[in-house]
Amino acid sequence: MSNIRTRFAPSPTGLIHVGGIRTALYAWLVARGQGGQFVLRLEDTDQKREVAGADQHIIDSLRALGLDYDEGPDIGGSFAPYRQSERLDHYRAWAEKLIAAGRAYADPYSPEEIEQFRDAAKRDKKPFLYRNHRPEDPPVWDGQTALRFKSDAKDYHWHDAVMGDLSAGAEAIDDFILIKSDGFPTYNFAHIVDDAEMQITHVIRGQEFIASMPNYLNLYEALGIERPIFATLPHILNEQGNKKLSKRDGARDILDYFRAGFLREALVNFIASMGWNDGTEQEIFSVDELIAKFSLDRVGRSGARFDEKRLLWMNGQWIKRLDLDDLYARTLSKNVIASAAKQSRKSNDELDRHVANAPRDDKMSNFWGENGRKASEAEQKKVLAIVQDRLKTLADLPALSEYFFARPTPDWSMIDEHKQLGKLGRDEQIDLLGIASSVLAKIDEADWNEENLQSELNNLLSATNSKPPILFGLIRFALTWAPFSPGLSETMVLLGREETLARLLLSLER
RNA sequence: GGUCCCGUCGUCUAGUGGUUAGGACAUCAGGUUUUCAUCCUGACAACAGGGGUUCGAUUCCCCUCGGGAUCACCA
Repeated sequence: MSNIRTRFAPSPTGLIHVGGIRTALYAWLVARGQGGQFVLRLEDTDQKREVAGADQHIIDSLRALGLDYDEGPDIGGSFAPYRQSERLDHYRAWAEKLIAAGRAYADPYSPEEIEQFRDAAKRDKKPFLYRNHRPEDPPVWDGQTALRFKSDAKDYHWHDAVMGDLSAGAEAIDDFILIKSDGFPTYNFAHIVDDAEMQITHVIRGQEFIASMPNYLNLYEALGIERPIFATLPHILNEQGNKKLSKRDGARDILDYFRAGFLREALVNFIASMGWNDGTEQEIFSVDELIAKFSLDRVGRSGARFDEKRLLWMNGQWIKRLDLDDLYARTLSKNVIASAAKQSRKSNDELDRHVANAPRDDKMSNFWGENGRKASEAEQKKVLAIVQDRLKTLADLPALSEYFFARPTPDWSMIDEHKQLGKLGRDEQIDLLGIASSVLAKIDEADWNEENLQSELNNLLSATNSKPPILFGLIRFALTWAPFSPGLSETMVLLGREETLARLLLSLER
């Protein structure tokens, strides 16, 4: 097979969300899976909609997810530039060819006139087609007005790697604008020129473009460009499932998920599996497995909803799978750009500068809590090792670890509101804790290990004639005052004899 | 409205002209005589509807219904 080249071509008009990310991910997987190249191209042809910083945001998001590209606006490449606003001469040259061939003409109408045509068509309940008003003898195009494509309306049948065989009638074809009066090309024109010049083999994009396909096919022919392989992805719907995820309805910034303690592996796994699976019952895929197994023909044709609960589960799965040192490294920085830069295959000066200049906010710089972050690496790792299985996101870390680093403030409402402990009278609670306290105090420092503690706790159970949920629940609260925590004896060992006993005594002073 | 796409548990999905329609998330119930969380086991739960074709349709065809996209000098 010839060299595979895919691209991600967003417009820098705001936040990039999961829908866009999935498109990028699939394109990246196709390229990586077949030893091809993945290209980032910025489609910044609409000056009015451009948002400052959006291009950097796109770059940061791709880096954070590890979707490295071989060519792009910040790293260059054989087909540079990769910003459409810097390629106006290319579009101009192709436009001249079309004019010379009689396939493009200057639009002689004012916007008001076109609006009138449109209204008239609406009144007659007929679809509006600009080509019905095509001027007999258009003026010579001077670059000051819009340039329109002179279409050749006809039926089309084509194949889509995801959607299968598609077709549309001639009424889907019209004389669309190639170059706007401001001199910038439209997407419709620019992307075809760029894909051809950049030798893109697979055009992977969202469903919103499917209706324009006949126009594109028509233009490929007029331009004499061979069409690439098309792959049209269904949309990712919002949680209600009633419309496509869009920037307007609060779709989250993908980088927010990193800030919220989600792992790159989980995000990639989850996003890939919305619309794709390998036909087996496997749910958890590493990035390498995805690269090896992904194929466009197993992408589904119906839209998927974004189910955050499933993502949360998947993130917990990935946290469990990480080895301790790796997980530890990730708890240290919320600066996802920095950590992404470390793992990306190419170095990137612009990115490195960006990271170096990023503001440092100590409170936000890692996932540890106020006290945990002051602890030594050795202490942090010990704690991390025993809470690892309980983390759903890295952001859960403080709730699960702070009580190891500083004595928690007793919060008796946790016990009072507990469905079983709450039923106990206050005296009974204190009695039990008192007995536990005195029994445990008899254990020597030398015998303060998990095994001993476990058997002592078991003895305590029969001595007090109480049930595990009652006795151990009470002790657990007295030691941690946290909604959940690791096993009791583990916790007691890590806390140490002295601190454990001190906290128990403290709890007796209710 | 025109054009186009889609339609399996609540959600993500597998699947076939003959299956007990499978898995996962979520939910619920048990269990791991150490709690909570994890984990394990189990339960609940789907082929949108109607016509065909066929010995037999969830699967193939048509219609209806439902959902979505698009009809810009936005991408």
